[in-house]
Amino acid sequence: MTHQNDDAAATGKRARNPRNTRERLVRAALELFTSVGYHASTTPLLASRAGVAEGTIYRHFTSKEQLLNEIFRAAVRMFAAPVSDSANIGSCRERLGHIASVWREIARANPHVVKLVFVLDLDGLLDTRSRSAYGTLLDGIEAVMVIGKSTGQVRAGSARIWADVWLRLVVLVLERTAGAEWPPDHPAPQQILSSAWDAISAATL
Amino acid sequence: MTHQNDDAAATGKRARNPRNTRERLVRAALELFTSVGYHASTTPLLASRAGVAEGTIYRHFTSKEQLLNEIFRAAVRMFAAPVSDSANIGSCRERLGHIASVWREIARANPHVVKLVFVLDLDGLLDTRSRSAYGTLLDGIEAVMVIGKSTGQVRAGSARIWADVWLRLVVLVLERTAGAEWPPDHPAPQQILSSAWDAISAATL
Amino acid sequence: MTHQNDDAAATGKRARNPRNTRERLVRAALELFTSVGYHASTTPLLASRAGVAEGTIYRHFTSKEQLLNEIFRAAVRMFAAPVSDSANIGSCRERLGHIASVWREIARANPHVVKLVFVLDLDGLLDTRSRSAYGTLLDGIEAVMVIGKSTGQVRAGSARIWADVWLRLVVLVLERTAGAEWPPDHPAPQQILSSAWDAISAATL
Amino acid sequence: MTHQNDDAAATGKRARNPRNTRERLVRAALELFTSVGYHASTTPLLASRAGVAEGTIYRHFTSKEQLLNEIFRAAVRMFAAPVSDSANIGSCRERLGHIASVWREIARANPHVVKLVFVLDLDGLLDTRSRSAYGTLLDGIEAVMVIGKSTGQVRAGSARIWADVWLRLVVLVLERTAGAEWPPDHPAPQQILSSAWDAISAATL
DNA sequence: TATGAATGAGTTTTCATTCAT
DNA sequence: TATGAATGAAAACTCATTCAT
Repeated sequence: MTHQNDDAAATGKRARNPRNTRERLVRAALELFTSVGYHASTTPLLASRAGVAEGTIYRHFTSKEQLLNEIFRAAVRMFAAPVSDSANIGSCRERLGHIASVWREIARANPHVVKLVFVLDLDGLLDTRSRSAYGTLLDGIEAVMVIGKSTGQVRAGSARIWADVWLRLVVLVLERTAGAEWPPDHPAPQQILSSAWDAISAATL
Repeated sequence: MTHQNDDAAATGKRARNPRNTRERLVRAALELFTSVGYHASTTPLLASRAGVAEGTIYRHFTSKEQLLNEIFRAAVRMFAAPVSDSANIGSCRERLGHIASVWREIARANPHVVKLVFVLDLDGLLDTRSRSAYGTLLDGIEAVMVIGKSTGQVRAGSARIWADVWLRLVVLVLERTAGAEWPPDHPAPQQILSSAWDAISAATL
Repeated sequence: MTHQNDDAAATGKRARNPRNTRERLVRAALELFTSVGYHASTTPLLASRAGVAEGTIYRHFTSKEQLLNEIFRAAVRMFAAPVSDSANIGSCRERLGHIASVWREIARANPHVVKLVFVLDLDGLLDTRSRSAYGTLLDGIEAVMVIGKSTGQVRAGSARIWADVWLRLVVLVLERTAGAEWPPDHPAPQQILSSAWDAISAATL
Repeated sequence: MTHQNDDAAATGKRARNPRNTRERLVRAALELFTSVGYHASTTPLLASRAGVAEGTIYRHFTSKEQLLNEIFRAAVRMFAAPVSDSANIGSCRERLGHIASVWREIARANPHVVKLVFVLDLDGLLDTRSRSAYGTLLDGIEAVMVIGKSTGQVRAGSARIWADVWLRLVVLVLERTAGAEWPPDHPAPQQILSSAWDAISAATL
C-alpha cells in the first residue's frame, strides 16, 4: 500500500518475513553442517551464509546445538515417513524396496539430509529427543526384518543385525545418489540394492 | 614414499627415552580423538591424558593436525598390511577372508584404530599424504575385486562398487568387534561376513 | 527547575491511554532495578514484565539509562517533599521526626524507592540532573542540622557529618521497613530512631 | 645467571613470575570493581589494567565471578582478623574501639577493600563461601554486642540491631577514610566514632 | 502509539600455539 | 627435551537499540 522498495514487493517482502529468515538459517545450517562439519560451521559463517546478522540466529534458536537438533529431527522425520507408510505392504522385500526407493528420492531432492542423519557422527551433540527419534527410525527397519524372518524371507540371526546390514548398503546408495555420482540410468544403485537384499535374504538357491 | 618419522611411531624407535613421551602422546591422542572427537580433544586434555605439559606436544608434532595425520597414517598402514601380504592367495574369497580375519584381530587388539580409519569423518583435517594412504588402501581392496571378477567369483559391475559394499559390511563387523559387543563365540560376525560375501559374489544358484 | 515529562510519571497524566504503557514500564523498571539490579534488568526482561514489546520502551524513553534517571528523580522527589514541607517546624528534633515518619510511610507504600535512592550504587548511571536532585535532598537534611546546631540541639562539628550520620541510621530503618521485616508494633524502628537522635544530639547528660 | 633483559633482573623478573601476574590481576580487579563496578569492569579492561592478555585472566581464575569472590573473601578476612584478635578485651567499648581503629588502618592502607566488603551490592555475584564468610564477620560484631548487653554497656533490644547501627556509622568513617577526605588530625572520625558508641550504649545520663 | 524481527557491537570464555626458562 | 605461563585470535552468545510495518 505505502510505496516502498519495489524489489521487496516483487520478491514477497523477503527482508521482514520471519518465516523466511528461519528457513534460510535452516538451509544454511544444513548445507554447512554436512559439508564442513558442525564445529567448522561457526556462527559468523552460518550467519553470512544465511545472509543475516549473527545475533539473528538466536532469535530463532536458543543455541547452535538446538539448531542442529531441530534440523536433525526434521530430517529423521523425512526418512521415517515411508517406513510407517509402508506398514500395509505384506512382502518384506517389497516393503524394503519401497522404503529404499522413497529414500532415494529424498536423497535426490535434498542431498544434505542423508549425511546429516546417516553419516555424520553427532554423538555428543544430539539431545534426548533427537536420539530417540533416530532410535525409532532404526526400530522401524528392525520391525520389518522381524516380519521378514517370520515369513522366512530373511535369514536366521538377530533382526537388528540384518537391519544394520541392509541399512549400511542402502546408505551407500543414498550417499552416492546425494552426491549425484550416478546418471539416472546407471545400473549401480539397482545392483547394490539387489546385493543388499541378497545379503539379508534367506538364500533360496 | 618418504617415511621419515612416521615409522618411529610404529616401530618405537624412541624407546631410549624413559618417558617415551611421543608414544604416550600418540596413545592419548588415539583414545581421545576416537572417543570424544578431534575438536573436543583439546590440547590441555591431550597433554593431561598423556601426562605431559601442553608445550611438550609441540616438541613432537608441529600441530594438533599433524598429530592426527601421523596416527591416522600409522593406523592405515596397519590395515594395509594384510592386503599386500595376501597378494599370493589365489582365491578372491579366501583372500578377503584372510584380510577380514586379520582386521578383526587388529580391532580386538587396538579398538581405536577402527574408528579412526573407517568411522570418523576427518575430511577437512587430513593432509594429502594421509588421503593418498587411505586411497591406496581402498585401491588394494578394489584390486582384489578386479581379480575376483576376472575369475568369475565376483559379480559383474564396477569393482569399486563391490569393494565399497564389502567394506561397509566388514566395517560393521569391525565396529562391533572393537566395541566388544560380541562374546568370542557369537555367531553374528561370521553371519555378517558370509552375508558380505553373498553381497558381492556372482550368484551361484 | 524545568519539570517537563518527569511529572507525568508522578501525576499519571497519561491516564487517557487504556494500556497506560508508560506507567507499567516505570513500575516494572522500579521493581526490576531494585531487585535484580540495573544490568540484570535487560530490556527483554523489562518489556515482558511490563507486558509490552521491547520496542515500546523506546517510545517512552530514549534509553534504558534515561528510564532509570526518570524513576530515580521521581523517587527522590518523594523523599524531598517532607523535607521542604516541614520547613515551618521549629524544633530540629521534631522536624527530623516528621521526616523520618513520612519516609517510613513511603517505604511501606512503595518499598522499591528506598533501595533505588538510598541503597543502590548508581554512580556511573545517573545524569547531572539526577545527581543534583539527590544533592539537593542531602542539602535539605544538612540545612536541618545547621538549624539544629544554631539552637544547640545538634552536636558541634560539620553539619554535613551529622546529616550523614542521621541518614545512615534512618536508611537502616527504611530498608527494614521496606523489607517488611518488622510487624507494626515492633520496638526496633523506634529504638533505632531514638538512637539516631542520640547519635547527633548535643549530649545532655 | 644467563644474561637477559636488565630491567627484568632489576625488577625481579616481572615478565615470567607467575605470582606476580596473579597479584597484578587481583590489584587491577580490586581497583576496577570498586571504582566502575563489576559489570563495567570488562575483561578487556581488566586485562589491560593488569598489563596482561585477556586469556591470562583464565589461567589464574576460572571466571570473572571467581576472581571477584577470591578478592572479596580475602578482603573479608582482613576485616575479620581484629574481631577475633580482640576476643580477650573485656570491655565492649574498648573492643569496638580496637576493631574500629584497626579497620581504619586497613581503609588507609587499602582503600578499595572497604567498598568491596561494605558498600558494593554484590548480591547475585557472591558464592556460598563468600556469603558465609561475610555472615561470620557480622556474627562476630553481633557477639560483641551480646557481651556488651550482658555487662549493661549496650542498650536493650536485639543485639543484631545494635551491631547494624554501629556498623553503619563505622562504615561511614571507613568510606571517608578510604576516600582520604580527612587530614590526619581532622576531628570528624573521632566525633562519628563517639557518636556511634552513644548510639548503642545504654544511656548513662 | 505499538510491535517485534533484525542488528552488530560487545561480552565472557576457550584453546592452539609460542617461548623464556 | 620438557615445562607451563602467557598469548591473542576466535568462539558462542547477549542485549540495547532501530525501523518497517
